[in-house]
Amino acid sequence: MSEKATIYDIAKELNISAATVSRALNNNPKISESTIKLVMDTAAKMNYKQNKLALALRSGKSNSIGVIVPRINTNFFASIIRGIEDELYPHKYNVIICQTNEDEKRESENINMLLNAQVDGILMSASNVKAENDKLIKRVLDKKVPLIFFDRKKNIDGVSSVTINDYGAAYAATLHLIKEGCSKIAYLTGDRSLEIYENRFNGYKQALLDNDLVYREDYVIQTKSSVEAGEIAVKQLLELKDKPDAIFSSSDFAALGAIQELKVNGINIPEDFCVVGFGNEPFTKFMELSISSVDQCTLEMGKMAAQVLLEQINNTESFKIEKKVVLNSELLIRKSSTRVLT
Amino acid sequence: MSEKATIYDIAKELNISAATVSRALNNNPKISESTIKLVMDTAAKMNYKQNKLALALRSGKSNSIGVIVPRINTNFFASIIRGIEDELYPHKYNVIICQTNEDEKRESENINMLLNAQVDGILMSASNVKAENDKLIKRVLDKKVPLIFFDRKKNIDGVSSVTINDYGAAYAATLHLIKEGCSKIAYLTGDRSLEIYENRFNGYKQALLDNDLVYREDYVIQTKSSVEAGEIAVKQLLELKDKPDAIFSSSDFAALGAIQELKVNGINIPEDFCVVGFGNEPFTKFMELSISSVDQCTLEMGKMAAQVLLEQINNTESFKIEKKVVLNSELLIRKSSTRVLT
DNA sequence: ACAAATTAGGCAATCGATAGCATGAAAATG
DNA sequence: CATTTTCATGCTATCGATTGCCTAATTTGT
Repeated sequence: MSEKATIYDIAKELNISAATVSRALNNNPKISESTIKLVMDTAAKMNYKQNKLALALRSGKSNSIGVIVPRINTNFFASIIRGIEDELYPHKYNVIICQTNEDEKRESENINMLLNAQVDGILMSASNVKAENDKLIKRVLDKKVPLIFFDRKKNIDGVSSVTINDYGAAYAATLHLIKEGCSKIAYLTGDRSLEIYENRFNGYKQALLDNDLVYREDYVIQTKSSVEAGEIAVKQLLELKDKPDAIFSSSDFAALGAIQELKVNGINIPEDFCVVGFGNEPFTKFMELSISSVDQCTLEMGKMAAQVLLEQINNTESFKIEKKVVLNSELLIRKSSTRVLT
Repeated sequence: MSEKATIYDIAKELNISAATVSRALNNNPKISESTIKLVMDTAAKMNYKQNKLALALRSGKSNSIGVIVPRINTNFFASIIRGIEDELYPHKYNVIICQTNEDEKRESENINMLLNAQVDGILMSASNVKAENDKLIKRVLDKKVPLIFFDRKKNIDGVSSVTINDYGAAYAATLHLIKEGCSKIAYLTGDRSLEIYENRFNGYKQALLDNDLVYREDYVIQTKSSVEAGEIAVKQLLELKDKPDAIFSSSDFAALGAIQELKVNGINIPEDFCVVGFGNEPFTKFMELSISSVDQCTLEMGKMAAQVLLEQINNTESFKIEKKVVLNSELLIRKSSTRVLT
């Protein structure tokens, strides 16, 4: 009784053909009202559920979308995925999640897995910029499987992407620090071979130059996105002869580590030293000394990426669309960079 | 060239039958070495990728697992999903994520969607305990689709689950507060119709009783899991004639709100008041006044849930296995509840 | 050298749903 | 009343991979 019922079971039950059952279930006008009702009722009674796999095989559309991210257990990616899911759910798409752990090999495995699963599209945040997987990505495009990058994009011809305006956000954050009276602003950066970090760096640098401040290479430190990395960076900065009076960090975690290390050294924040992070991680708001940060509008990014993907999937024109969406991120000014006016 | 190649394309290319191609690709011993090599090479050359959909339809195994959670953009669920993915990845299973937003209706839609997608199993954290979806869940079991609950389980006969020992953890947390010298311990609880919260409540109460402390109903406040809810709860508690000297909160967020409100009222933590949370959210560690909390071993829970599911999927015996796995959670003692010994 | 046994591979059905074409019967038309 | 339409279904192929059963060719045994 309880095993899965198929249209053949219904057909047998009613002594009609499976084709008729199929048409009836799809409200095909060629089928009489009475038969449709009969089939519908019987289907309900037998607890029939359409087998999407069969449908997918026949139609060539699996109705599922693959999402590739470095990891899902960070607020950043989890929120983006949330946005993606929210956007795709009404369109009846399933979301298949894959993690790469920043591993190029795993990334390619994931891509292949998704292709094998016949996904209708792929959303991905690249693990790194080495060109190793570019050939594979080209193959994806060859197979006409729509692919959209978000956040960590690669510049590949014909591939759409959704990012935030990293340059502008970094410029705004730096400018904010300058306006608060900081003139020796250090910058903690991620791997600049990734476009997003390069853009942020450029925004930071340009803001300095536009305000007649010196750009100093020894104020720029590459760190991982971790609390420890932030601590180490500060130690290094405090060893300089000419110590900075502010830090703009491209990672909230590094910003937090920096703040902790600054406190250890008896430096008062924000009076003597200002800090701005990037990412608007939940904890930046919760800290007693709340941390200024750039919001990356993750939900929005996820939704937008999904929208662009859907557009591409539904695009029947012969020409391909290439969209580079850049979202406006917002600088959230909190205690760590707000000097009390005297 | 670039469109997907099938075994028929390979067969045509080599003037052999598709069956032979299939067997060759699967290293079937009935096929000669030379043919196998020929087929393999041609497949590689033509960039052949097995169509998992066709395979799934034929075999009745989709090789994908559905995961249903209230939402994914919280550390708790994101980490569990991470654990699930880590465990399933080596077994070549895809993970399909669904969110319910705590909505019963959406939950049932998700279950149906997953059944239609022919998932090989479902992992879920129930949205609430109302019995509305129980009938649906029974249907899932009828269809022989393995289902495992994690964290927010429902007690349904024959259904396995993975949880932490909420009772023991709450008992330990309360005991810890008692040992720190607190005697008037308030408790912030979630909806007690959910088993996990009921268990925690019982652990809390029993720890009081075992240590000759009075259990007072006005010390137990039901809150949502949010910072604001914690603030409100503290306001309420401070209005009592006999004010508490500690709070055990079943939510880290509420614990944070509580701490903030206590500070507003000039109460020193941990000297005059101790606080312990639940969940080990990242921010509890990062705060300057770090918050003691119960770790819910989320990664472990996800992995274990996946393992139990795999066992069930691979169980060919006629009898069904019912496993109730209870993981040991750990109380992490931090500043918010550590009194300096004098 | 002939029967038996092995080898290597082909044929066709199957998984479940759909859709083009065909068909029998009823209804409409002249 | 004969004929053309229309209507409601049925038949069958298809999507791609797998597999039970069958067969032609080669090898082994005696």
